[in-house]
Amino acid sequence: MRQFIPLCSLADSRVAVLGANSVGRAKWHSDSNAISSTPRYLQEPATYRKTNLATVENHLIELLPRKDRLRLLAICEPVELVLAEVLSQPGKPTHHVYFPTNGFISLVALIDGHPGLEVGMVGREGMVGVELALGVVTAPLRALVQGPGAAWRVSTAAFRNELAGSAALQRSLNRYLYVLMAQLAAAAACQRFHQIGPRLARWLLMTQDRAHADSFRVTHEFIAYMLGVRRVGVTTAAGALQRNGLIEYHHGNLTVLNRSGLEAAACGCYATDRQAYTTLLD
Amino acid sequence: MRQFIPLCSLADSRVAVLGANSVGRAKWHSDSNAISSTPRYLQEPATYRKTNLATVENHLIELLPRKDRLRLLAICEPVELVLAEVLSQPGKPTHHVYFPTNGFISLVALIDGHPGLEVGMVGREGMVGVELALGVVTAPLRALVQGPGAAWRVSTAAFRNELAGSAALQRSLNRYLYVLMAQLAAAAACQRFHQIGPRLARWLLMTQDRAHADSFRVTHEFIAYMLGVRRVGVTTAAGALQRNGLIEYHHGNLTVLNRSGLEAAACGCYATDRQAYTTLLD
DNA sequence: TGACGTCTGTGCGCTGGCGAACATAGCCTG
DNA sequence: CAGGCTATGTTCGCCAGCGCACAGACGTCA
Repeated sequence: MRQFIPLCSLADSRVAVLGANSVGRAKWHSDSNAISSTPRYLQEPATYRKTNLATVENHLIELLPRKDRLRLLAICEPVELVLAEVLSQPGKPTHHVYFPTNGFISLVALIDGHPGLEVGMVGREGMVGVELALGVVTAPLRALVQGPGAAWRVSTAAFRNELAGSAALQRSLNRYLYVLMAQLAAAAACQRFHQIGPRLARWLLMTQDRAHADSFRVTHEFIAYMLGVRRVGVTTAAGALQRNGLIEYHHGNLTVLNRSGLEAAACGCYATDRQAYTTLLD
Repeated sequence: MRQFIPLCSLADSRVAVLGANSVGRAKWHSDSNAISSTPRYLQEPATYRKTNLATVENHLIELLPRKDRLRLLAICEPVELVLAEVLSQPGKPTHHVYFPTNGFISLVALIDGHPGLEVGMVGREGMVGVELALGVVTAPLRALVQGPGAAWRVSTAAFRNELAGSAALQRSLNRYLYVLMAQLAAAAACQRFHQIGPRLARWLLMTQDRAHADSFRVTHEFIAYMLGVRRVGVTTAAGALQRNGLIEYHHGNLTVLNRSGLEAAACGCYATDRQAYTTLLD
């Protein structure tokens, strides 16, 4: 439960601010060798083609014209994304926006007293806090660090200021907003029509994409929270995937063994989602 | 099934263009006295306070400063919204945007071969085709006329042109986009955690709000399609509401008898949604 | 090494919603 | 007014996922 408890209690929302040279490596769980064993740059050409700007490593920033990019980076500070950290809460003001570089984040919808449901994922291809691009400073969703790593952080004031002066940034965020909206709508439908097995496979693929590794730390309990199902349901489905040799896991450490097999097991939403990102975010 | 079939076949996407004086009254099903028996303006002060601009009757337009509003209206043409008409299809280019005045529209997410799931509703408070505000000309969802009536229509080219020149319009649409995103996220969670009964009650309230009437034409079959459940499930849930004296229906004609009772029966998502509209769209 | 906490596996009985099928009743049209 | 279509009501078997509970396996730390 170490991972799980902080997700529900909105406790420690601390962010470790690092020197620029320490960006890109999480300390949390660094005792485990799970993270970033095999970077998948080559396997995912569409997504990682542009990583020549190695110091930036966030697609939204990379795609900006040089001038705008440098101006934005000038107001960015590198921060560590700590596992289970909560970057935003629905209804609360947005204090910072985040452009993940290595870590990734789950967007969770909360209603009533219900446990929550993941409706989107943000990795290197996106950002947390896009609502500022719509002129709204209230976060609509809970943003939860699911993969530890690093991000560029900008204060709300500085970001709004920069946004006002950069048409390229506006265009970029607008595209991203569109993709995010499509993802939200798809989440609802996927949720409704697809069973746990395919949804689990999809989730694992999405996570793998954003973790840039075949292995990552995650428990059945946590996945259940994200998918909005019982832990037991995940155990059953994951067991089936493991028996088929698609994945392997031990005590919160999960490895994807057969990616294409997993893609076959996943619901079509994975491909759709992927498609949306590649076509719209160049 | 008269209502239902055209929803699935993407057939007749015709739009009747009317003279300005015929705006505001649907011909379809005008044989029935179901529509607009008791306008609810007084019961919903928050939503209809601003209806002094009776010729406009779309909140997004009404809230624009006079100059921008007139410029936008100059490129609008009045059209009739015909029941079951499909205004947009996912993946297809957006040819027009619509600002409903009397009618209203369901936004439906489609995946795989599945029947579809309503993820949002657009009435007088919103518009169809907001994706243009994000610089994207591809519709993300199916937009389906659910309540016949009228709307202002603008061609994509003219609208983009106007948008580029009107900061007020941009601001307005951005706000609306935010609300829509919140609605999409909520749809996913509601879908997951709430049972048919409360969801049905919520849906009826949302429909009633946008129909501006206590009675409207709708079948169990259609509701089932919107909620993503079986028709039988709706029949059961609706039967319960009817036995409790909250609603009444005969052959596709449904009447809300006890609105506050229905609000009590609905899931909290209704209130949340409503809240979002009133706080963000002034 | 032992004890404790975490993670995973397995077993109940239960139920909300599914799929299919059929029955009735109102409306519309010829 | 008869026939056909549409809308609603009801039933039956079925199953995915639920809630609960408990047991074993692994890791960590004193």
